[in-house]
Amino acid sequence: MERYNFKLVEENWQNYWQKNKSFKTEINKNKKKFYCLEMFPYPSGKIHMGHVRNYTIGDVLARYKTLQNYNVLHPMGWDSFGMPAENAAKENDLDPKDWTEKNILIMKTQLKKLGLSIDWDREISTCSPEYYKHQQMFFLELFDKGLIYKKENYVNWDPVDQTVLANEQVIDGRGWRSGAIVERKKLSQWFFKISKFSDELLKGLDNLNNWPNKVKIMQKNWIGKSYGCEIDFKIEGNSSVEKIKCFTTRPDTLFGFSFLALSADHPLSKFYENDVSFQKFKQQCSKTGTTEESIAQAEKIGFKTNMIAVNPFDKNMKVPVYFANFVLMDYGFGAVFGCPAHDQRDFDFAKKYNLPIKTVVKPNDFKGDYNVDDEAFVGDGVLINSSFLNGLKTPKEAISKAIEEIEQRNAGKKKVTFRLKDWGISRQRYWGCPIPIAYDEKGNFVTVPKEQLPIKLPENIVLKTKGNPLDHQVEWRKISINGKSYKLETDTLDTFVDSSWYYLRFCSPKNKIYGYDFNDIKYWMPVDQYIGGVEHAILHLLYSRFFMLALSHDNKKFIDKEPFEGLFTQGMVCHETYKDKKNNWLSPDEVYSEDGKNFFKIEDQKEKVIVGSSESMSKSKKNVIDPEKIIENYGADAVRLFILSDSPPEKDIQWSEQGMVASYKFIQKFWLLHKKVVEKIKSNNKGSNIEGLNVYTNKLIQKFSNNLEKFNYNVIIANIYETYNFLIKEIEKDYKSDILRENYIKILTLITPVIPHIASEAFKELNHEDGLQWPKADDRFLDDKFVNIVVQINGKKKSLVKVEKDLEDDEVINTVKKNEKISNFLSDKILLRHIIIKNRLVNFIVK
RNA sequence: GGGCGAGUGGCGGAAUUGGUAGACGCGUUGGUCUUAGGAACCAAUAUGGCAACAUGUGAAGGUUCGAGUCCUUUCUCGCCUACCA
Repeated sequence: MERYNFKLVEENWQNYWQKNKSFKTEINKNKKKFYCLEMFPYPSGKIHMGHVRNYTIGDVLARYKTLQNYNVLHPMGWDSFGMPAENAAKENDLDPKDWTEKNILIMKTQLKKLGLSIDWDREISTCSPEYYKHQQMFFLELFDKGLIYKKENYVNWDPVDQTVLANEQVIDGRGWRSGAIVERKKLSQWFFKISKFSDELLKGLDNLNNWPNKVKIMQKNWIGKSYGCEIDFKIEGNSSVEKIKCFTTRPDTLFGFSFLALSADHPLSKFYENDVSFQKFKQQCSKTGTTEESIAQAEKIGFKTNMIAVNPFDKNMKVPVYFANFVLMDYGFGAVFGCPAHDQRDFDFAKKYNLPIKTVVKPNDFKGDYNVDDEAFVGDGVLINSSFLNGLKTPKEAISKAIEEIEQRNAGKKKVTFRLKDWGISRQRYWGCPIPIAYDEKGNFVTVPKEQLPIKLPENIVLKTKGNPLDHQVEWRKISINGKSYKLETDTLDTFVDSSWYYLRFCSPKNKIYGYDFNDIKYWMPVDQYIGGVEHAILHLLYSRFFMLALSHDNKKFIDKEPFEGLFTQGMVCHETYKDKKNNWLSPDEVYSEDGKNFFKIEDQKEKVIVGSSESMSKSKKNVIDPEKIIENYGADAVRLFILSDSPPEKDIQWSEQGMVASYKFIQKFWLLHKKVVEKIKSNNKGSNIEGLNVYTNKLIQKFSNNLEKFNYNVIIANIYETYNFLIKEIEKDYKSDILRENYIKILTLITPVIPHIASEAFKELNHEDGLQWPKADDRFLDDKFVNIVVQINGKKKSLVKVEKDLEDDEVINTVKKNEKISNFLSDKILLRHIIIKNRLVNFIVK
């Protein structure tokens, strides 16, 4: 029997698609557009299984929408600036550009082997001057709009990568790439004023109905809007300090005020800098806050000042002012008022320093005297011991009354605070987009005029320097603007800037005068479906949303301000981990197993391998499977089938060699089935028209389309298997050739998005290659003539009875009662009543 | 500490959203064909029972004619987040 030669077939089709530019897209106003975008990869060297999953999911959708006659934009590009290139170049004495371009070439070849329906004519690479030129122009534009500024402040400094990190890039106190413990350093930095849009970014989330709730909640928490008020506390004891401003969400607890706490970085710390014990305290503060546990269990420590704060509600209530380690400088005003009875942190602090704990809120349902004892009470309740606030309910009544009072006394005002901070975009790195700023000899900066863009990165430079290699590029830094000499800025842009607008560039990848063309984005934007990993839930997605707001700010031409209409976050690809007895990680290639339970080293067959938990594939744990080898062995269709089959796409999937083999075998089996069908069709049978196939096909169309829309891709694969199981039997029946052909074409169309190579080959054999259309389910065949009625006694299923569809209730009951099993059940019982659901179920209630 | 989500066969997972629990795949068992099979095909596969039948979706209650699905309580696991005032 002829075996299906996937290598030949897949290569042929991939060449055909490339030669014919089958996936090239242009604006076509007669068609509805669909912009399908997957997060573009960093060109690290080779594609990994995560890419395979991501791009397969996207490709199924893109091909499905194409068959539905949408004009589909499905582009691909490279997020090609970033530190791995610079590090690899340093290690191997290469140029980052060469390293990157080589990787892109390899990965592009690999992606093509997956058979993705990508318009490669739109390929972009963020490290090319044609791309970053426009980014520099956007920089100027945002600068002119007042959305960019420079300021000196503390930054997260990664000592290994020698660069600044955004807050979002610091995970558990460590750099997200290097894993080094992040230090605090004061530097002059460029910032995007993302905080200007805090409210818009928050409100915009409400309209993103096709985003996972999880991601919206994460962004909401990140933006962190809180309602409260600012309070100015009068200060005594330090002649140069009149008042201290605090932010609070609980002004209602002001009568429980027992201390005021400042951040160690608070401006007022300047009065204590020469105090040895303050220095000691500050040192202690910087030690804590690296690991999860230390943050959670960090002891509250403080430094008592000579200042005294006065309660605006009662001039006689005077409390000490401390510096405390749990107060953050970059939230609110870096100062809080402490109410130990109703805040756990304040409670811990008060306990440690023996400060009074005065209860001012009593739980709603509490009867009698209430006193906070061994932990703070933070729930809702009624105000007590609080003068004019007594008896008011908190949060609602008491808080608004308290704010009212504070405002009346001129001691503060209502205030909304956001957690979201401005986005620091300066990086002390070579391999990134140069910032179009230049300095005169006095250090004053000017923007580089548009006409002088792009500022290209110097090539073939020495990278093994301390700090930023660009600092050493004396010649490159020289620039003349309007006849005056300046020196270029050496910071480059955070690579998250590159990916904040690439989806716009895909709409006009070749546009020379500007980053995009308005006609193009008017037609294509927003991205209808964006697909990628949930790890970008905050960083990349928030920045992209910001970029749209920034570009559309003061620009009436913009219609859509949200870049991504739909978002889908796929799960990770996992694999078991293996270790040898010396505790070294082993790759799956290095181990074997006969029973699937006990694993041994291939090298030394006596050595038993320790099998660890299944985790996301990563180089460090060596639990990776190379997609290239898998495609080589089993073919792209089989890989696509498997990567979609075992788990819902939003959940993690376990890589399984057995599962992969099963998918491969299915492709082979399917081809044999196909051959049989073709033979039957060719036989030109004038035989009978059996309903079974029509009914199956049309029901399948309905099911399949529905599952596709809902991203139930694993169920689609099950539908494909089911269809095989059905057809392999049904094909033996005496079908009329044209009925068979008609149905088979519909079925083939359904499976095309998932396994495009074999489906295309099958269509070719049927001489049915052009004008493929997603089939519509024909109602005539969806209506069954008979239905199976579930018969229950007291709600428990007892039998199934086949009756005519839409039969009158009385007749259904009569038919069902005649059923032997049911009549036996009913014979010695008293029938109280019955419940009947049309075409579905009869339930007899008996005694 | 806070937020989100999930608990269904030996395993991954289905279930038209309140109406036949376990689709589909893996694995396992038996069989056919084979010199052989880690190939192919056929059959079985939630549990107990020879069977009729009974019991079954983390646990306990509840609503309902009927609950994997809704409500309450509870346990376990996963992910995210973190001294945010």
